[in-house]
Amino acid sequence: MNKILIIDDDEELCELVSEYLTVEGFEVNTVHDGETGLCKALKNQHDLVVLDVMLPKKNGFDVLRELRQTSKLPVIMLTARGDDMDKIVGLEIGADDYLPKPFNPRELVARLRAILRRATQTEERQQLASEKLQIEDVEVSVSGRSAKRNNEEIPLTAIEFDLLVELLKNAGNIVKKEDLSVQILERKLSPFDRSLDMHVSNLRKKLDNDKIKTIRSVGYIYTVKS
Amino acid sequence: MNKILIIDDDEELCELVSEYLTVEGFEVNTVHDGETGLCKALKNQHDLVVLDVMLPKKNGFDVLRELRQTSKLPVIMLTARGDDMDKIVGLEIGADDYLPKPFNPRELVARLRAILRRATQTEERQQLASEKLQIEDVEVSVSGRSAKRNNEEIPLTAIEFDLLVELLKNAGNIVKKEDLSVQILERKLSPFDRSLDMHVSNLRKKLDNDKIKTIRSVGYIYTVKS
DNA sequence: TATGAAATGTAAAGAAATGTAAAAGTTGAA
DNA sequence: TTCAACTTTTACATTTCTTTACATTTCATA
Repeated sequence: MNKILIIDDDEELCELVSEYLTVEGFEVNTVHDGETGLCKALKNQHDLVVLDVMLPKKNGFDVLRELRQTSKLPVIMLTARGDDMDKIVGLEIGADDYLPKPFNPRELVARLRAILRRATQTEERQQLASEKLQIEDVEVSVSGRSAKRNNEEIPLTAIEFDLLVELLKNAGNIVKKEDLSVQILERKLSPFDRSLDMHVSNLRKKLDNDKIKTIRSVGYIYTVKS
Repeated sequence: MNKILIIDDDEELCELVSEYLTVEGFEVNTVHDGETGLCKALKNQHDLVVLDVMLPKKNGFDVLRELRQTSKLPVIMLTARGDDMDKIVGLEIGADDYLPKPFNPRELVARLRAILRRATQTEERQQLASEKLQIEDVEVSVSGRSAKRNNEEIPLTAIEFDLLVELLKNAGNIVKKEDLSVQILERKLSPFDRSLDMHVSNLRKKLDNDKIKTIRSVGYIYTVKS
């Protein structure tokens, strides 16, 4: 079942479309401003985003631009007719399709299916979280949400687990604090938010190997023997 | 070309999947009971095994357990939906992924590719010579973010480490201060910014060999015996 | 060769980021 | 509700980075 994220401040329209898409066999989430929309999209739990251009807090273009910095998630943009639509779909912005408002929900479904089909065909689904991660003596089952070191279970909290997975996925590479904050805590990193630091601290204590190193003012890295 | 071994007693399904995978560019063998499956797998002539749980002669769990005693060959398990799948992938059993039946062959391909990609990546990681820099008695692991001299760990700060890597990568060649500033401190070098000088100074002290020479008004060079 | 401006070396002070114990706030289950 | 587990915030110690200040070196030029 495909999961669609709708970002549009018109709640009535969201409701309507949401209902239609649900009947058509999609799973739908809606949010009503750009900022939370971006956060949700970055969580990578949806297959496609329907994104309105006019939005409170952060407009559709900004959302798309920031999303595209790290993600290839398919996006359909909703625009008022007459906007210079050429540029919207243009490569420089990176939307996969657009739909002028007002639109027929049937057309939305058609375009949606087309894009999803294309996406699976081109196998952009390769981001599929593969189930098991193993780096040296640490082993993680993603769906089992369990982690072991030297075959011994390490009890982790939900956040610690997500954090470990994110670090292991990028083992040997630096992961930015900003990205971790968005992906794991689901909020933008603000200057005096020390929560992430605490989780790293606690995770380090539990892992009790010396693998997570700090890159000051950038982020963390799960180091691997070379 | 990747070789896949399918162990499943449903011959019709095997045929179907086999055909699909062949089209997708895999080479496929199928067997229909656990015992011969295990034998084939142990011969180490495949890159990945697709293993059904329900099997005649020897069930999937047993096959996997015995296989794991000597082999790390990647395995995807096929299970009836609703089985406690957590445990199936569970670390104690050692499958790399699972797929509930009935499944979409496209998803099988996606997961298969994901696992194979991971497998090659870890292989590559172990072969990547560029991950390790060695100049005479100084040895650096980039992914491990650690540096040794005469096999003894040198504790470096993040910036000192980056600096050393940059110098070693260009050992025997001059590295400009401007470039170092941009690459390591992520800012343009301004006339009275002495930060870089300090880091060089500190790094020299820690390395305690006389390798980093100054090229006045240009930059630095990590010297090597000729 | 002597001179002085410019560049470098580095100790030490100051600023910023991080580590972490402990307090405070949240959440979910019984 | 109450409790326990978890998350976030607070507060302070520590580490790392930058700036300052001054000594030293380099090198073009007189």
